Amino acid sequence: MHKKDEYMLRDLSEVELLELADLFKMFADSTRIKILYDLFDGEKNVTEICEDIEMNQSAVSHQLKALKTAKLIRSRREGKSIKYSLDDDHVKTIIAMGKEHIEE
Amino acid sequence: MHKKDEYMLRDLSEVELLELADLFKMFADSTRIKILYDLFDGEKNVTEICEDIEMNQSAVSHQLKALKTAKLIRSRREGKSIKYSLDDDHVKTIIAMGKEHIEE
DNA sequence: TGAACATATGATAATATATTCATATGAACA
DNA sequence: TGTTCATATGAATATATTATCATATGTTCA
Repeated sequence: MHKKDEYMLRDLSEVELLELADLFKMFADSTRIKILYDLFDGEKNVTEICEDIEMNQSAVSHQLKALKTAKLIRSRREGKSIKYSLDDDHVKTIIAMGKEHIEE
Repeated sequence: MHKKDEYMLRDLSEVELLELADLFKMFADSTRIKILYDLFDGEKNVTEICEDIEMNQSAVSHQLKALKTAKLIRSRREGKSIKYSLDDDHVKTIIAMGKEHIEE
């Protein structure tokens, strides 16, 4: 059960476990889920996202940063605004799985 | 974008969004992920889980309760001990998806 | 260049969450 | 029945997280 004094559960190391938990934290907040789900439609800028999910700009920007750090979304500048989009196909799958679970 | 004054993002209601976030909260803590991952092997009692993940009994019991409330695990008594097991196939899929994401 | 717009960020306060400790509950068996 | 083993639970503390406010940064265009 151990490898070089580091906790390990089968093929999942302690580090990977923490990374997994951090990843799922991104889905563990309704504001962030709203943002991710909103981006299912495709690329949107911050203002659009704020309007869609009815949250203020600062809160949204903070969460966008968290999602970007987690590599779930990416951004690019277009003129004055910044366009955000999903950066990983797993996002849709993970949310879909969660949706199936709660619908049972 | 609205339905009877209730926030709605396409086919996902505000209530469902909160349920989704609550579900993913279960995966957003390394102790709980360890427990879930430990149960990939099959049914285990509390003492075994504590040993496997190297956490004290009280902490594990508290988290088992949370996971059970979320319907991710189930339990049955067998003599003096209580056996826990996964209660949903989505658990494995969700963790697998997360694992793929962090491995990229 | 400077005004207007879009987004990001730091600090703070409010809230939520996890672990620990002490103790309770419940089953088994001598 | 009462002692032991296994698990659950309540309270308290410590820590993490989120939204808000104020302000900073960066872009466009007159």
